[in-house]
Amino acid sequence: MDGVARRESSRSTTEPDIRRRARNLLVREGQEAVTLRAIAREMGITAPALYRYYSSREELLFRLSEDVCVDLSAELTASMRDGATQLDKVFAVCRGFRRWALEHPREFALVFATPTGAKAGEKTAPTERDAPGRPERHDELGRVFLRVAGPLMAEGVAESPPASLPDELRVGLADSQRDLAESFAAEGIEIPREALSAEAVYLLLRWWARLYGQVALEVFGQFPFDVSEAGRLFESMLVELATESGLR
Amino acid sequence: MDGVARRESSRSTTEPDIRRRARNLLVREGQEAVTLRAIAREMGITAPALYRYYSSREELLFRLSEDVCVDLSAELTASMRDGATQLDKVFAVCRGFRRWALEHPREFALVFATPTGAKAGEKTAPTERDAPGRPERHDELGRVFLRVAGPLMAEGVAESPPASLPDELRVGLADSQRDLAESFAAEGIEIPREALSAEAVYLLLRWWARLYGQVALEVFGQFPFDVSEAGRLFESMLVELATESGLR
DNA sequence: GGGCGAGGTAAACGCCGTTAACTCAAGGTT
DNA sequence: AACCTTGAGTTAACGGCGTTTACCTCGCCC
Repeated sequence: MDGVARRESSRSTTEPDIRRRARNLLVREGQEAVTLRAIAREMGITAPALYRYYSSREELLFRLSEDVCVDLSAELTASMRDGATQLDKVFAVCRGFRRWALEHPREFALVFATPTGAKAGEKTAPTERDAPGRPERHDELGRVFLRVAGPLMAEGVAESPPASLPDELRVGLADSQRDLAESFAAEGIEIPREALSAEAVYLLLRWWARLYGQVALEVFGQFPFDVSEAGRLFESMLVELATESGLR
Repeated sequence: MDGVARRESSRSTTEPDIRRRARNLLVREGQEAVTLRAIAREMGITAPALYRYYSSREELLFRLSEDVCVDLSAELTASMRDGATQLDKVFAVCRGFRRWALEHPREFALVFATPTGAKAGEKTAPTERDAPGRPERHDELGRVFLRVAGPLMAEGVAESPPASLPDELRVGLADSQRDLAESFAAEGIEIPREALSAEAVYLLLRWWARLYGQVALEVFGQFPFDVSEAGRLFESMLVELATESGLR
């Protein structure tokens, strides 16, 4: 109704506002409650106005998930500082990830359990520069894990046990080794060449698989019987993973 | 428009029909495409008619997820027969679970990654008899896992390694031990008392956590870099899990 | 033959995403 | 000063959605 008042608060201020409101809806009521009309309503605006900022609801959700990743990255980066040794840092990041996921289940579901539909990805992700072979979505977050994994790998190379790595897997992991090397390079993290062995990549994958798996299990409440000990189970998994990795 | 033709095909035939159509929509286009109006349209019926069968869309989705679990259970039960040794059976079930999940990602997402909302659970799950402390949703599926885990636990008890089980976890797992014992009893599976040690429960939880985790990771495409070796990684995880469990 | 219940209908309400045509003030150009 | 462009917003509308309400209409049973 009032063009003037809105005018001075131009794109630079209303766009973050949209995101903020959308985020609130996501947190409080879940993904499907993030509605163009609901956002507009909260802002005292009509829904079609939002199309000045996003080409569709889907794109808004995608941007939102990017925001979520940025926040999560910041949080994890912060927790990373908590550790003294490199292993402590890794633990801190893992715990931070779990805590965040449990505190933000809807955001977790949006980012980590939305079946990134085959065709859906193309039109919704106009990231400025998308180098192929990299984590397409949310590389911000990928960097955090690189920053914590890198030093660990560099350090762990000395005493890393051979780890039972099936031969056929070693072969197949070559591509991943290259990808990972590029990612580290792009991030300015220097890793000795030997540290990027197939074993190391395999180890990294296991860490991520178990971390993600256990957290998803917990967030989605898929424990077989009620497990009040989820926290301790998580801790136990961490030390297990560390000892399996030949760390400490 | 024609009440007569529909009449003779009464509840007993149209209800499965509804489920069938709904299932097709779920498989082909995902959860959010399972729409009362779409189902009705396909059946040559109007949407409100469906309220004679389900009190809401949400309940239909819940029933649907039950159906999915029944089918999955049947498939896993079938794959269970593939193994000679007990361990082989477990492997077969795990592989079956993974294969099924990859072939039915939408169903997997519905059943295993729908954030069973705190309040949502109450009204949508009027299961006939819901013993507390049991897997509230989809116990059919739980039984399959019991049937495959039971013998393994009974057999594994002899040489099971102590497994590094933190003391505080042992205490906390007592409830789970009781739950599990009841479940086995209810299922008519006899397990020697010593086989249900805290270590065994812990082992069981680890199996499920890693199985679920790795499968979810794969289904949701959350591998850090593209992993063409997912299948081999899975196999590797299985043998790792088995050796950690002191099996074979 | 009259009630009745099960399974269906049409109409409506209020949401939703999205499009199209519009207003209207700000700012720059001539 | 007059003019045009542009960007942020509007209103109106379309079709789809879940859901409720009132109604109909068979087949069945007493």
